[in-house]
Amino acid sequence: MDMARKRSSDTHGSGAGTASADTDDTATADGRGRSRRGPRTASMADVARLAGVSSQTVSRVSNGYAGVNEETRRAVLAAMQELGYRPNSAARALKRGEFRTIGVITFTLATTGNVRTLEAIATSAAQEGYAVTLLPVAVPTQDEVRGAFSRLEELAVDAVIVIMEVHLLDAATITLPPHVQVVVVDSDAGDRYTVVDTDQAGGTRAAVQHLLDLGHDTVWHLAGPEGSFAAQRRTDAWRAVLTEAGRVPPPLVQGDWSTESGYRAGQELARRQDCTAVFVANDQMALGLQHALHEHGRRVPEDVSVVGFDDIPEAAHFVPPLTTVQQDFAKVGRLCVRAALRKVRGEGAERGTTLVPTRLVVRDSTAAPPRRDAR
Amino acid sequence: MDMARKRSSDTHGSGAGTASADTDDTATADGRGRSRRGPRTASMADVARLAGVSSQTVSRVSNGYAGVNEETRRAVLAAMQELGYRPNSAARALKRGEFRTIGVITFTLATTGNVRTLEAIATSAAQEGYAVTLLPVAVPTQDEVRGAFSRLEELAVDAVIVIMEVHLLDAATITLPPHVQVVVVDSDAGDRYTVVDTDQAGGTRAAVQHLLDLGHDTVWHLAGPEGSFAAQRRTDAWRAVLTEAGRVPPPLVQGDWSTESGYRAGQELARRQDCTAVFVANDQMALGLQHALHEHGRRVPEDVSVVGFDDIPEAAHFVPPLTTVQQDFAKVGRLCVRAALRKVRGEGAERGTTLVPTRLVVRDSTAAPPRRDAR
DNA sequence: TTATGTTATGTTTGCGTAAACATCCCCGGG
DNA sequence: CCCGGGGATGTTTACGCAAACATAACATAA
Repeated sequence: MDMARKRSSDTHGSGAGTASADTDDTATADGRGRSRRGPRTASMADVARLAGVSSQTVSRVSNGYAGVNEETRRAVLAAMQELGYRPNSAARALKRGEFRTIGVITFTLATTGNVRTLEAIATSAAQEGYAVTLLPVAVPTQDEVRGAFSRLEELAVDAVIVIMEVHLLDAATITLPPHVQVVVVDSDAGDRYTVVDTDQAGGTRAAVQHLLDLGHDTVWHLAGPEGSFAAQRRTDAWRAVLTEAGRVPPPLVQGDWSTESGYRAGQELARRQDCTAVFVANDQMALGLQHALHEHGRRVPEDVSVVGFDDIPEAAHFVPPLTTVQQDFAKVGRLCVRAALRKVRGEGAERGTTLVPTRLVVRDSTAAPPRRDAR
Repeated sequence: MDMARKRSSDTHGSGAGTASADTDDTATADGRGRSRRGPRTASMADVARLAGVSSQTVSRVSNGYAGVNEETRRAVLAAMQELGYRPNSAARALKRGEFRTIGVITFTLATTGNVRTLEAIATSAAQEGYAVTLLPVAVPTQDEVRGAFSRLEELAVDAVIVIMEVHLLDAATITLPPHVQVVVVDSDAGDRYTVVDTDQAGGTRAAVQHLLDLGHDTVWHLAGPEGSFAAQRRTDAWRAVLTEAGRVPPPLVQGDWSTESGYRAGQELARRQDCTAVFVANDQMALGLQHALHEHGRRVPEDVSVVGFDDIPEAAHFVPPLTTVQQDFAKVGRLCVRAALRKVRGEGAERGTTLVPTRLVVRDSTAAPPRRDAR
């Protein structure tokens, strides 16, 4: 059977089984089209037959339409129950032209932000009666992204939410079926797509200002990877705040979101006595940074203050507990779904960017700078 | 308005319909069966017309069947290209009776294990040409799980992978379409389903033995939540190792996987001077534990040794870097997918449990116990 | 009474695809 | 020169559902 399907070229086998099947209508039970094994699942026609009504009435009951006599309705329901009837989603989708599914393209599930957003998306979507299909992109290259979109096109989705750096999303080269709507998290493509994002700038400002207020001369920055919009925006805001305050931004230190990269960066920063405050672009890197500082005998916050970004649940238990910028991933996810569905429903397909506010959570990793002789 | 959209049955005039479709978006919105707005996507019939062949030939090309003249094939391909043809997955699924999709039911994405496993599943599935649909279950109650399964039944999936405690999966009350296959991660339902799991016992033994070898009299255990099979198994193995070694297992301390619960547990354990070694059921709790110990002036590993479970990327940068049991989530995911697809293909639907080996990673959170006068 | 709704139900049709079956054409052997 | 056998392609059909379009039974207003 299976072989027949796969190699297919010539014989397609199956012939025999099929031929006999539909020759007469009672024997139709078979299910040649249906799943490859086991008895076919009941169809509307089966239910209709058992309930003594037309399949259209079954459809009406199945979809909760009004205008069905209560008695009939109960009979149909009973028949459904008895046969274990489940509407066939493929047929439904084919008929209605919509899949009630949202595709999510994401590069990695290694960062908390992506995962939390994904979870929120899945939950929100479920509430709206939509399923979520995951499309992992192995490597964030243009080709890979294009590949994912391409697969997506054959996939049964009504809308797509992209959680990843979207430099890679070169609109020109991607042809989506016109009915597929796109929502993007973290991008500046607000002119072409609907973008939902955390208020990166606001969070960064709060973080950096907090450090300045504590008396630090300036604030170092451990940034996220180069390609990331979120990272970019945090970096820009960091620089802007310092400049506005008349401070000189120290050289940028770059990481890649990973704890390990934070550790490596920390090994360098630990050597710089003039570094008393670091704004780190995410909590995971902050953990690595704290580790390195600790190893080099630089105490946090006495010698160096550290602020993170994300407020992952672990942050409260870092040593010391991390001051960080809290992101409302749940809300980001919810808004994504809402925007996506609005588009699907043809309501307000407005473009532009929606920002979700952040909140600075002050814990124990920040303090006034150590007193020094030289200014 | 909706009606306007839906009528069309007559006008649909294949050729005309398509051509006119994009002339304007409201009136012709056409897309009778198709999505609610925008020009309909090209169908096989459209391609066939353009290429001057029958739609069956297009189908053959589309599915890579042999027996199509090379020249014809190229013409069809060109037509597809020109029209931006994409096979309609709903129609395909309806016809073939399979969706090429795997559903994943999961309770939370808050634990690293689930996320990493999910990611591996998605990646493996993608390689096999399968998509992954996510089914979050808000609350892990029997009802919720049943609800998820119920939704799943109407959902387009060929197989299901369950990543969660499966006490809740009472087979008796769940009726799945006969063709949907189930694979479970972390359960003891090996007799009813295929189960893929990490070798919890092996990892635990390595961890506990490591602590005993260092000279600790006994080892405390901070366990995962009560309902979890994984937690249960780690606890059982921990107790078994101690008993076999002739040690007395200290009272069990229970957490819920969260860092916070580890912290709370740590506050209690820190007070017990006789506690010199703790085997923690996951890394996140270990972080909280370390935090609490640190707060109470109990040094790790000088005063207390700690071993975690999972080896999350952050563990290498805890203070101190955590000795932990490494799980191969990627492999778990791969095996799940393989098992699920084997079932789908009707190959070996064998039940039973597959265990994925673990590895103890020794870092700096474990050492010999402090010397004491007594005993 | 008859026109006119209203409500409940049935019949037809087509979504896009692919299996099954039917041609058609060309080629070589008898 | 005709026949048989493939290879290449076309035609029909059904997958399960639901929109559109009947129809039928009854109630109510004119």
